[in-house]
Amino acid sequence: MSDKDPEKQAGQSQRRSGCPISFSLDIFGDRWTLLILRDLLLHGKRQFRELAGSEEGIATNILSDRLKRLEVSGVLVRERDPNDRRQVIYTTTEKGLGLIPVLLELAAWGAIHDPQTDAPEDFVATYAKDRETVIARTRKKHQR
Amino acid sequence: MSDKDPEKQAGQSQRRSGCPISFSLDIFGDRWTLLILRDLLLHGKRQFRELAGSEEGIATNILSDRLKRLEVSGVLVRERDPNDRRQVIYTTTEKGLGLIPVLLELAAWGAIHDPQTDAPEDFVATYAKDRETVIARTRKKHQR
DNA sequence: CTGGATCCCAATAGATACTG
DNA sequence: CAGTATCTATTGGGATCCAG
Repeated sequence: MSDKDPEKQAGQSQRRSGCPISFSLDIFGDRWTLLILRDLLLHGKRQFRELAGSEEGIATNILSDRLKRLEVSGVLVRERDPNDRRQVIYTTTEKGLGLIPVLLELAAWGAIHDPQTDAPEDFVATYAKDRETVIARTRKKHQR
Repeated sequence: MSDKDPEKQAGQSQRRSGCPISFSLDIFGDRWTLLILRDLLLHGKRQFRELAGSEEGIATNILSDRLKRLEVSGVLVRERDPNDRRQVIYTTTEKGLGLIPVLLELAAWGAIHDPQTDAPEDFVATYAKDRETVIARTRKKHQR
């Protein structure tokens, strides 16, 4: 967090290897980033306040930090609402939309192995079937 | 790490919400766990030494900690090699095998968006096509 | 108001050295 | 070989402050 090192401020947290999985994890391999992307991509949230209000209770400094990193990584863009200049709006890019399959696989695995999920098969069947629908819906919602 | 608290030794790091994505991330939402699973599931590694030798250079205490957590979560089992009692062998369970699609989506996204990956489309095409092959191969290798 | 930035301090992750 | 111990660095929570 509170970072004095200009190297890091610039964004590049330097990668650990040439592996594409490692590349992905260097961007969203932590406990919060994918939850933020879930809210943006699957729950249609777009504002800081909405994201901060999620069930898991992310701290505002962490949310702020992750949004910045995602912007630097090109997964989302930050801009003002043209209708209400006070509002900041976060919009996922194509690069961000590409993460929907990752989120759905994560959700599918969780639903199957989480004893708290009621009907895991239904969940998986629904989201597997509607994958393209989810992507289309999010793309529409996140138009600029 | 070095943990005196019996609550935590028991394993349950307590979940943050009822969301299946959050459930998944509570298990492997960190910078290392999915790299270990990559090595087990996609690279056929089975021993501590092999896992410790990966390109990313994981510290042995972290590796040890993550393997313990994954065992508690039921993603893998730890046992001695019957042929060589000195060897410890890590074997993925069905629950663990279920993570292969997650890893492949992660790899696909990384390959497409990583400027260092040469032929991202080929990568995706190959792994998308061979998904079942990968699962079958890993299941065979991780038989007990 | 919303969207953060900052500070403090606790908790966790991690690198390195060392051991049964 | 397969870890543990120790010590340091980083992250995270919570409150508070502040600019537009």
